[in-house]
Amino acid sequence: MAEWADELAARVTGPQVVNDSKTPSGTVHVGSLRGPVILDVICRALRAAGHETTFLYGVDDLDPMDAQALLTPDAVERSMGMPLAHIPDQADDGHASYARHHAQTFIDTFAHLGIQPDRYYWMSDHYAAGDMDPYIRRALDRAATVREIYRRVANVNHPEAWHPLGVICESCGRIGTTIVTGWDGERVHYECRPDLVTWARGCGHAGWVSPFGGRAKLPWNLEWAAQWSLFGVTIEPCGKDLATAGGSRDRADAISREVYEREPPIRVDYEFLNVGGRKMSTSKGHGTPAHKIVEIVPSEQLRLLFLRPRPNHAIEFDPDGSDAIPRLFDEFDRLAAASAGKSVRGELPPGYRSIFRYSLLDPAADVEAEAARFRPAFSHLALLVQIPGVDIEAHVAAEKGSSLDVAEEAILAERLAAARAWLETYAPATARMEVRRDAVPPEAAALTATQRAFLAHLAEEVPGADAAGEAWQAAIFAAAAAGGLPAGEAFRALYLAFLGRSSGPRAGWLLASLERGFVVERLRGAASGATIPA
RNA sequence: GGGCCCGUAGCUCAGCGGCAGAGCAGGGGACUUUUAAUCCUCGUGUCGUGGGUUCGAAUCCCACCGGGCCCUCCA
Repeated sequence: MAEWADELAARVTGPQVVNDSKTPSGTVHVGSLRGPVILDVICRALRAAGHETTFLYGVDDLDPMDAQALLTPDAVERSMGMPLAHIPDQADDGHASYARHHAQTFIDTFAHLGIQPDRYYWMSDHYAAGDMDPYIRRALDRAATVREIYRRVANVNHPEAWHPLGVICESCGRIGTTIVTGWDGERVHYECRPDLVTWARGCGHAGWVSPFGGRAKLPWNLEWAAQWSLFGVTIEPCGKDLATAGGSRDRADAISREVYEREPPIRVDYEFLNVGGRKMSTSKGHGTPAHKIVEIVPSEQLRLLFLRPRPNHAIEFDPDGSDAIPRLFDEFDRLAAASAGKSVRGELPPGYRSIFRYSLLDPAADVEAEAARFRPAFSHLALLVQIPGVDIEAHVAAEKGSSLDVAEEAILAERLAAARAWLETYAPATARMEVRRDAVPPEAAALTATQRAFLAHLAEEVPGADAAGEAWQAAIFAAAAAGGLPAGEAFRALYLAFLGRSSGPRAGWLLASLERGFVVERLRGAASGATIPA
């Protein structure tokens, strides 16, 4: 399977306009970032293939507010059903409207992931400027065709009087509660009905009004098709919620062909991200809170997670108590190494170079230089970060063989933060280590007589008060040799005595980080088989 | 009721008409000082089930079973 985005880029000819849009309702969860990443990767692939490409992202800010939970209690009665662009910002942080505030949150999130559309457009602006007027007029003129399309494609029966338009009520300002029942070529007749929808209550006003210049808005399916014509969109991905048979995208395709007489853009349907085999959900106890993943998985690894599988494959991602996150880092590092021309074990995925390149935050990055950077293994950092008193940067530099450059220091800092966050949240118990300070761990009962003798011997031969890790390490090997104990057995004994497990971090440095008195007591306690507090 | 995705090694997945593969985990080994590092080594698994097409099927077609999701108001 060749890389899906490069395949798409090889299939098209001429300049391309890639588009998507989103309602700024206030919810941005990790799963909803797959679409934007796919869009961005398509644009990068098109440009890499030499196509002139425009990346547009729309804010559907004239859509009605329909999520009660996202409003402050006093705003519910007043604002439900109003265009998002007309609702005051709930947070007092200087945005002109609810829509602007929440659009900012996803624009910021996109930027964080290296997604940079050439232009964001606001539908409220285009309606106000009259750009949508020709499309509104045509939709009204062909209302019968639209109703027929709804019947045929979506099995939705609108009454004969229904027209495809939502008027912003002149009396109460709501758009979600109005229905247009007449069109005379210049004005529409509309009613703001109290019971049109369950989630908002119309005021009962009715009248004739011009639908142009921002006073009305097309329903979503028509608006979508109108956007394609207005902007000349050639490629537009869509999530499975819209891509389902008879769903929003099928209706928009039919409307584009039969009402606006334009072939719809190329579809790229994509599946969602499932966490633990379940739909992304922040409210259910099962699964994983979405926003936490963003805090733990840095941008480039998150991009990799989304762009690696073909879009029509659902992504299963279960970071809780698993090694899913360390593996994501490992895979990224492996792709980097391979892209740098280093030999890696095993097979590489087809198009691995593209996968790495498109995972990078900066589209203009020097891929060779990025690939060649030294990246400490995530799981190794997750270990080091748990040992007190370790100079991690020095350790990592030693691993690299030379000091870190500025970019590598930044990578290290990012990974350390990620490792700490991971250990606090998703890491399985086996990844966490803790010195058992209270008492000799019960697991130490498994120590052999030879191992106990080794511990007792070491207690007598501890290095000086200010001994560093190396001195301790030397003492360990000396004590092991003195008792005829293989080094591996000696280390196992220490880990059991201090950590209650058979493996651990470099023992010399671990012991050096603890108080000398405690170490001696513990060595003696474990050697004697005592399990009372040391 | 309609639609989509998945079912291949313990886990995550690649392969999508030509001898079943990788990573991770796991087993074994090496290493008198990086001991959760590094290096070497180990893979027969009803490719979900049953049919069909084919010289040849994990791969294409049909049916079925299992897991998950989406839509059937609006966006």
